[in-house]
Amino acid sequence: MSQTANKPDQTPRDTKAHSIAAALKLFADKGFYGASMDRIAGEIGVTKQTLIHHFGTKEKLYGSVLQQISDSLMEQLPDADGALDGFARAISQLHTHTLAHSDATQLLMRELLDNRRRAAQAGTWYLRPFLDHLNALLRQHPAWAATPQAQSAAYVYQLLGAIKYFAVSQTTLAHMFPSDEVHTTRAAFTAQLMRLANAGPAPHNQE
Amino acid sequence: MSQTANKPDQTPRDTKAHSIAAALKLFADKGFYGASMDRIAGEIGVTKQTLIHHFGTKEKLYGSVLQQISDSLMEQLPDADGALDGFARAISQLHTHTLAHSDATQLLMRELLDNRRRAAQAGTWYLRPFLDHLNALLRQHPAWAATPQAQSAAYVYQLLGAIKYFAVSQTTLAHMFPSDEVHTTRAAFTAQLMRLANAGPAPHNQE
DNA sequence: ATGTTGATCTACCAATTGGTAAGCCGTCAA
DNA sequence: TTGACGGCTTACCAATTGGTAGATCAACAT
Repeated sequence: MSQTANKPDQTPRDTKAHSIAAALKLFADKGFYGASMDRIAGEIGVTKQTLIHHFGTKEKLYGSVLQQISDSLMEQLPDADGALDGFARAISQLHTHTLAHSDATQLLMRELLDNRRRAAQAGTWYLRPFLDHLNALLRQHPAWAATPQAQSAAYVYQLLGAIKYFAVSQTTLAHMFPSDEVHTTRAAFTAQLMRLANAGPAPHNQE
Repeated sequence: MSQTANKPDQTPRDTKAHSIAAALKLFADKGFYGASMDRIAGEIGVTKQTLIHHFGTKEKLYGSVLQQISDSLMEQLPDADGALDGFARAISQLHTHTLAHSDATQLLMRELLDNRRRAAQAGTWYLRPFLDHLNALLRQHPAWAATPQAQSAAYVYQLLGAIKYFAVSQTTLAHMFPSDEVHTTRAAFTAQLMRLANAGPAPHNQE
C-alpha cells in the first residue's frame, strides 16, 4: 500500500484473478451486501475503481465469481464414458475434496439462499451449465435414466443438499460442541448418508 | 402512510411484535446487511426511529428476532418425560410443520452461515438455549445417552441439517426443474432420510 | 518521437446507511 | 388540571455505499 502512482511490481493481468479470489472470500464470508467494493479492493491493495474498471459493476463482479466456481466444478466432472462406479466415486470425491472445505461452498450456500431473488430475476443462474452437464451425464447412464429429469434432479438434490449439510454442520457443530466424539459420530452418519446417496433414487417405503 | 402525527388507529403496544415480524421476513429474504432499518420500518408503516426507540440498535433488533425464533422452538419441544417414540415424532413434526416452510428457516440458515462471525464474536448465540434444552432432553433418554454430548450433537446435526437440506432444496429444485416427478422423488428420499434420522445415531459401516 | 491502449489512480458525486437530538401528542395517575 | 411517561415523529448527522469523470503512467506499436 501507499505506492507512488502505478505498481508494475506485479503482473498486471492477474489483478482480475486476484480480484475474483478476494471477492470470493469476502462474498462467502459476509454475503453480497456485506462485502463492499472498497473492502474487496483493499484486500488486494487496489482501489475500488480498479474493480469497476475490470468488471463494470458489483453485480458483474459477483457474477464472475460464480462463473468461475461453476467452471471449476465443470472441469472436475468425470467423463460421460466412464463406468457408473467410477462416476459416483468421482462425484463423491468432488464433494469431499473440493466443496466441503472451500469458500466456494459457503458462497454457493448463500447464493442458493438468495437464488430466487437475484439470480432468478436477473436471468442468470450461474450453476445452470454445471447442472445441465450433470443432467446430460446422468442421462447417458441407463442405470439412472429410468426417468432422466427426475433422476438427475434427485441426484442434484442430494449433491447440493450434501454440500450444505456437511459444510454448515461442520463449522456449527465445531462451535457448539468442541469435542472429538462429534466428528466421529458425524463421520459415521456422513458415511451412511453417502451410502444412501450413492444407492440411487430413493425406493418406496411405508409411512 | 402520511398520517398527521400520531396514529392511535392500531394497538400501540404490538408495534414491537409487528416490527419483529417484518424484520424476520426481511432479514430472511435479504440477510442482515441487505435489510435496512428504513425498509423494515416502512414495511409496517412507521419510521426507522421507532425501531431504534424500541430495540436500540439494528443488531439488537436482529437479536430479538432470533430470540423469538428460539423461544418458539423451545415451546414446541416435547416434554422430557415422554416416550422415545413420541419424542422423535414430536421433533419430526416440529420440523415438518414449522421449520420446513417458514421464514424462520431461511433466517436460521443465514444465521448459521454468519454464526461464526457475528453471533460468536458478539457472545450471543441465540440458539444456545434451544440446543441446551435439546441436549438435556436427550440426556434423559438412556437409549440416546451412551455418550450424551455426542448423541445430542449428532441429533442436532441431523435436525439442523434437515432444516437446511429440505428448505433450500425445495425452492432451488422447484426453480431448476419445475416438474412433479421431482417432488415425488424428493418425498421418497426425504422419507428415507427421516427414517435414517429417526433410527438414532449412525451405526458403524464399512468403507 | 508519437500515438494508442489499458491499467490504475485521485478526486468527486448522489444516495443510503445506522444513529442522535429534540420535540409532539396521546394516556393515565395525582 | 397537571405532570410524568411512553410511543412516535421530524429534523439532522457523519460515515459509507456503488458509481462517474478525468488524469497519470507504463507498454507497445508506428
